[in-house]
Amino acid sequence: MSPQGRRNASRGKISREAIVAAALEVSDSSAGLDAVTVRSLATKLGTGTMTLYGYFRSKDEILDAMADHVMSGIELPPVEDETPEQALRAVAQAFVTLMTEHPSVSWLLSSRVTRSHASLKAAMEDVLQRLVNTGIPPETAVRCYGLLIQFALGFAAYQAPRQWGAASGDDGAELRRQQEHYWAGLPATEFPLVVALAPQLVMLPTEDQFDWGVELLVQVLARALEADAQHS
Amino acid sequence: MSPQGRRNASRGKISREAIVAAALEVSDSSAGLDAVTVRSLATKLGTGTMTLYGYFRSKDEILDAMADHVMSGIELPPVEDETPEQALRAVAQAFVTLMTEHPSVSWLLSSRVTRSHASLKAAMEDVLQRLVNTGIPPETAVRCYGLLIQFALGFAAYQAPRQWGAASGDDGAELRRQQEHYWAGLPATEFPLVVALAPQLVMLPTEDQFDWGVELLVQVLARALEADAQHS
DNA sequence: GGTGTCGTCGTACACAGTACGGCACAGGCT
DNA sequence: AGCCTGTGCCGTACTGTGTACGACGACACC
Repeated sequence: MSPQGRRNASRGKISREAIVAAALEVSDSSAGLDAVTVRSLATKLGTGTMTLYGYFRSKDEILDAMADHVMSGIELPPVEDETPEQALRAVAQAFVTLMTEHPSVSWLLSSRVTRSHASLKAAMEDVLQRLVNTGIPPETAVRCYGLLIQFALGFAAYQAPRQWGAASGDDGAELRRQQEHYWAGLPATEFPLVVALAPQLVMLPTEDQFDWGVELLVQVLARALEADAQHS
Repeated sequence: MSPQGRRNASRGKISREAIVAAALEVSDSSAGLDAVTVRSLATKLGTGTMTLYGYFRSKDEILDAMADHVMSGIELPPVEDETPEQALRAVAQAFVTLMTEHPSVSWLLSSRVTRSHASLKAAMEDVLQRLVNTGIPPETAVRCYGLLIQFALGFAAYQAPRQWGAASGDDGAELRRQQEHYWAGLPATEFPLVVALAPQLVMLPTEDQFDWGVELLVQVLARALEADAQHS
């Protein structure tokens, strides 16, 4: 029988959930995803290494479970009578919140196709439903869904690495300062724009920029929807 | 002295460029980035493992060099008298071309801040120049630059994993078919939208979808630019 | 010929994921 | 009671990774 079928915790305090929680705790710390090691998880849980393989078939399955857990945690506050714009904004915000809360996990989200029913329902079905409920035609809703996920993914991918390596609490400010200094110090004859725009460039992976992009997307999607509505 | 300072190729046929080329060749094959191993590169080049450390301080430096090489290869066909829309389109296309040509390397591009002058010039300075040349205000050009890079990054991140694991030449079509089948087979009561929209969902990470997104972005950026122009 | 210096690489070590098999202990049987 | 079998636990060990150390050989110069 598959490992999942075992009665969980006959007497032990460890479980699938505990393992995933430990893994998320490690990866969300400054150490990052690389620190998620079968051995490190085992010691963190106070068990032997191979014990974990009683709950997961491989480390990859643990990573899958992490992605699933994070995905399932997506939160869309329920409302009624939303306009398409409001729904799009809410969905975009939900995605990016997800990814900034677990920065290192965003790699996983993109590289793993969602498999569990829980995360599938939360991250696809419910989100699509939310969009369709506002009157967006289903086919268009799918496109919007893809666009927003892609946008959030890109944001996470662009932002996350610039946070790593900074002491926690830094919020990446120190790293940004160093980066700005580096850019500003380039030869101005060869890099006139980079030198001049260094302050703006380092601000790219911030939430302000993200909001700016979301607003743009929402506007343009809304406009596309109106255009579609004319045709039908 | 640093390894880079050595006269390259006193008599050996191997060089920094050869190593990077081999690494790209491996990672672009179906094996993916995981197959880029110090040992695999060494055997591919017909040398000993440690020879590579005469050219790079660490494997990480090799990955940096790969990212730099790919970034430097960005191609923006020179034109004059472009409209902002045309420039934005060209830049977006250039970015995504880059990432689809080296799908697995797109991970690297996001996680590594550009360091070499060559890639900095090609991927930042020149791109920004291109945008500014069309009359876009520099600060806005930076925002557009970030948005486009982020968008391309998200596209690559969303598309790439769905190509891995497929035999080369498949172009991911077989994988897509399987995914569609899986989605379509879900319980329709719980996943009505996913089941109904399975065909559209699997088409999300395609270039058509990307073009759709680019057009949307370009239009809205252009409109935002016009609005800005009114104010000044 | 001696004596660097420099590119090459064989060996070895720490750490990764994980296969194998033994351990302890539960519960149901006789 | 005594046993037996299933089931979680995990010590050990194997393969594969990145890389430090130091030996080896080829050339340049005195």
